[in-house]
Amino acid sequence: MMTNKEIAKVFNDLGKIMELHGENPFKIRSYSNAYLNLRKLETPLSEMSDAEIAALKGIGKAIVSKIRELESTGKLESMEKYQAVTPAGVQEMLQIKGFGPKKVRVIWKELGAESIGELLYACNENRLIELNGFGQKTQEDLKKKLEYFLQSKDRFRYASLEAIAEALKESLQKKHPEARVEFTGAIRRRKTILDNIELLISNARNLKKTIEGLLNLEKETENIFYARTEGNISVVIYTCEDSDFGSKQFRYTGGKAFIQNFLEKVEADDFRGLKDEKAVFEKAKLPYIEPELRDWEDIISLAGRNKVPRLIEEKQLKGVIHAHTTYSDGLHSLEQMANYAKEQGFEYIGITDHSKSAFYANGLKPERVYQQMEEIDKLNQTLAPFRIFKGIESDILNDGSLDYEDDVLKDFDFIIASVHSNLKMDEIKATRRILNAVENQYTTMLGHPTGRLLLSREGYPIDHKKIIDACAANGVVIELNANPYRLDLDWTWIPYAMEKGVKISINPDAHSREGIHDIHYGTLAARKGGLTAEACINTLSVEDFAKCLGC
DNA sequence: GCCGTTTTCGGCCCGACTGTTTTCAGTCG
Repeated sequence: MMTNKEIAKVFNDLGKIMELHGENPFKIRSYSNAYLNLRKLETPLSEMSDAEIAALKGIGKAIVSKIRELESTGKLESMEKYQAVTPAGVQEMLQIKGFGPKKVRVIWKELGAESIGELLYACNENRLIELNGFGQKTQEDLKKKLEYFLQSKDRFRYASLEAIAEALKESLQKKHPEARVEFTGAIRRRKTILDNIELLISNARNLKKTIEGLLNLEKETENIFYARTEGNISVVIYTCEDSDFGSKQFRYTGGKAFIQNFLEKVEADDFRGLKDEKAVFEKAKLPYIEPELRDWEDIISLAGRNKVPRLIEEKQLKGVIHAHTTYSDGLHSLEQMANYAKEQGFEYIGITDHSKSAFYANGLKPERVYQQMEEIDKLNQTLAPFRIFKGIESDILNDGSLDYEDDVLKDFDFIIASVHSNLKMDEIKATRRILNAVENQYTTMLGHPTGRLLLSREGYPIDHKKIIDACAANGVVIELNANPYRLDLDWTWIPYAMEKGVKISINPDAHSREGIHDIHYGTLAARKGGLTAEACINTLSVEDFAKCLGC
């Protein structure tokens, strides 16, 4: 049985979704009025006669019949009609406080965002401030609300949990200085998408009390606590004896298939009661396998043949490649971006604003390309030995061609070719389009190969093997876009790229100074794919990178 | 869609607040 408030809310929602579709404002007002009047009505509607309800202010025949429809079926035909022609993500947007139908309509129709994730990404790229009636504050506000919205769902990008997880671990350690606390599970394996945070803790007295202070404890068994954070993130805390910590850490880190494969090679009893995880591998006579690599199907056999790759480390990266400035849709100026990269200890930055067809991002017409190049030349004199490389993130047009005439393309130090439009091609067309771009003599790198946004938007389907083969044949580098939404090229394709000798570039795709730090997430994904420093192009020094580009 | 009446269709329209504006639009309760 629906309460008055529940019924009232349906009318409010109906009004909102109709306004979204630009229906008659007076009709919509009737529904809003019905909402306001029904929600404060004390007598249950189900106990009132039609005539009594119709006598209420702002309620007429039509609404009475809708109330009866709701009472008997639980839904409204007219509501469902509108829902059918509104993307689910857009309907979710209507639920966000502070954002009504008018703004959502602009977001949907003018920005083209059809999901919460897509919209959040647009906020991060400063695309909302361009819209009529929107500004910096609205964008910031919306961003916070969207993040909260996504957080209340059950899956998370690694980056959105990392800080929370670290803080939790730190709090546990602080409360229990004598204890040993480490991550286990998918977060330790650095999976790009996580369902929860898992930790193992030993030698902690009164742990339950601590957990109840930090989290909402939901369930406990003999040695496992199940809890949730304030933001409703699931946390699993395992406990064990100190003497058994290594064995348990190994076991709880998983993944499932890895442990199973491991057990086929080694007797289970052999890795019980070990204090240090490294000892588990020693007992199995295998080299240590980094947690990141434990999602590889064949990692144990590789380890047996001593072929575990030596993983790249963040501090080995010497250059920032793929950064935007205020010339297109970045938040900070060319000079600010370069200075910041220099301050952070990098030797160079490759500036790549959007090309001319990216009108939504204020893409650069040839005049502005040359204006920027001049500014770069000047800055390079004062910043040396730090160097700014002149790049562009060229849109890949529908037919696979790049976004300028050859006589402009030839003047860049390097070119990242990326797809930003017409994302709904089938695999054959999308692959053909990208192959064309890869075969272009001016293409240095292929940017975010699939265009995916994790938990928000599927990438366009492509034949990865064909594209990687073409990159190998044409000496084209593949970007691992480090934005935690993208992490594209997906890590699972790194081994194949390395096998073919294709270099990978870990690129922040920074739209602000702080965006450069996304390199951290790109590096984690690269490690998960087994990337070595040698196979990564931005481990090169400024001289070697320049040599590589021939400039 | 509701209302009211010169009974059949034209008018309906809160006020405070915020943020983006430069005189207003959108949202909420």
